[in-house]
Amino acid sequence: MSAPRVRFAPSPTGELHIGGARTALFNYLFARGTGGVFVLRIDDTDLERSRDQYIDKLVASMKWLGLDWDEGPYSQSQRLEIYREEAEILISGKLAYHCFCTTEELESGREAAKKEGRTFLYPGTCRNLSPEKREKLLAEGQKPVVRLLTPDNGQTVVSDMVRGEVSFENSGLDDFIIMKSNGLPTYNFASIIDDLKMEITHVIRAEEHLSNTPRQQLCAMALGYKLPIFAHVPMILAPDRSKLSKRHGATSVEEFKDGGYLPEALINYIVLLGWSPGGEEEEIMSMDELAAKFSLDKVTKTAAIYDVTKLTWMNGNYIRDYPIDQLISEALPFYENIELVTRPLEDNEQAYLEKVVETVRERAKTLAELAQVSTYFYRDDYDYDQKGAAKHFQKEGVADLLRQAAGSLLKLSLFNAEAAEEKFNNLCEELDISKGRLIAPTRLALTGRMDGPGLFAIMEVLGREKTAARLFRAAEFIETEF
RNA sequence: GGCCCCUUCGUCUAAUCGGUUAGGACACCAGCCUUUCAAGCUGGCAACAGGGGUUCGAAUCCCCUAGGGGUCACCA
Repeated sequence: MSAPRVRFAPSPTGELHIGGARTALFNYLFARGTGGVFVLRIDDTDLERSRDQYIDKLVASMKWLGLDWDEGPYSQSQRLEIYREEAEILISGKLAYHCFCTTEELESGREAAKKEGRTFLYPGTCRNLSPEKREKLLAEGQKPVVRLLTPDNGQTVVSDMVRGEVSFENSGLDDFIIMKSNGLPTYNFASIIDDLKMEITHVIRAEEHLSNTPRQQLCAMALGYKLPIFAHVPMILAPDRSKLSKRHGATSVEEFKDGGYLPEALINYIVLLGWSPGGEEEEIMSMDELAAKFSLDKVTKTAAIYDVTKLTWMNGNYIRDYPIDQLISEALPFYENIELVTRPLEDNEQAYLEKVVETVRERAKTLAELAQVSTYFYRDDYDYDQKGAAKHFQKEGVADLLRQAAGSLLKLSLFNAEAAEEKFNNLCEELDISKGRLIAPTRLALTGRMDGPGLFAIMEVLGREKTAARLFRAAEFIETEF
């Protein structure tokens, strides 16, 4: 058997959202896992709605996610001749025909049907137009559409890897349009023609296309092609079970990127929507592991509701384990955003950022949060947490205690976390107070907060001078403003 | 409305061809660890949409009902 060929064929009418990304991912994994070829195709036959800017964004999002394709991107708008040729073959074989019915005529037919409570199906008005009549209308300059001649009875059975055999009554299918009057193919026609011409072996796409598949299959059969294997994967729904849209918050890949999510985390999260490695298998998986494990027979039939909570947990996981250099380069824009750093970074700034990131990474779930919790490493203008101050700055002799701590830290010849901690331990022993008594107000003085990384790790990053200065400043604050 | 698909904890899901105390993950709660917060570890809460069949035995097979989704355009 020759290598599988799959494709991802979005239309450039909006940003890549997680549903599309998941479909692309499944195709990608299937190709990588089977030694197949992954084709990217832009289904842009709708000139009205297609925008080049979306193609750029789509390509950028795919690359960011790590979904590299082997062929393409092909654009349907550059393949128009192919669809016209195929349509001609159908027409000359009497398997398709020109239809001159106007939009108005069809519309009134639809309304009449609606009144009677039935569905409108194109009645085949132009099926048996005489050649003379047809030539006459053409000579008058009328622009016809091309309709596929479909069987009136029997059924069309779609064989689907996810759903099994799905059968459709042909009586419910009318002679649908394959070429519009402007000479452009309709989606159903262009899509299947391309799948056929590009020798796509497996059409893996969202379930919303299942109902259209019999139409596409009919086109393929009329032209005598061998059908690809279909696999309609479940859709991804918003938390309220409706189709994903803007009002559901972030749904596009770009928005997740801007929100501080890592591509590996997004990939890992969406792959679990509609597929699972099964049983009690580990859920954190790299792209390579996914490619090795992925298979279409483990794809679920049920639509999944997307919920950002688990994605966020997973992102935190990746932030913790990411290679530091990569984490920094991904995080840098977020540090810039809240004006903690300015690019390009000097070597010492880079080194400092690395230390900062190492000490805070364990408690951030997004890159935005990572930058946020790094603030006090870059700025002195923070306020003291009110509750914390009330609790720890109010105790008797705190100001002196902080000064004393600062003084002894300044005496250290080697200033690092270990040495600072030892110093604090000694000081507490000398003064006969509990460690917490000293540590709590010190933390507040150094960061303004009551949570955060280990205190001595913070000191080491801040350095001796800054640590001492902040302790003195807090002592001053307690005596004067508090 | 016609047609098509789907229905297991709040969410994502597992349960080889019918036999499980219906498993895991996130979230939540509790405990442990700890200088705080996280992380980590341990434990807990929590589901087979409903109703009929078939069967010794059904989450699993069949039918009906309900609910959700998709699709029926000269959109993709």
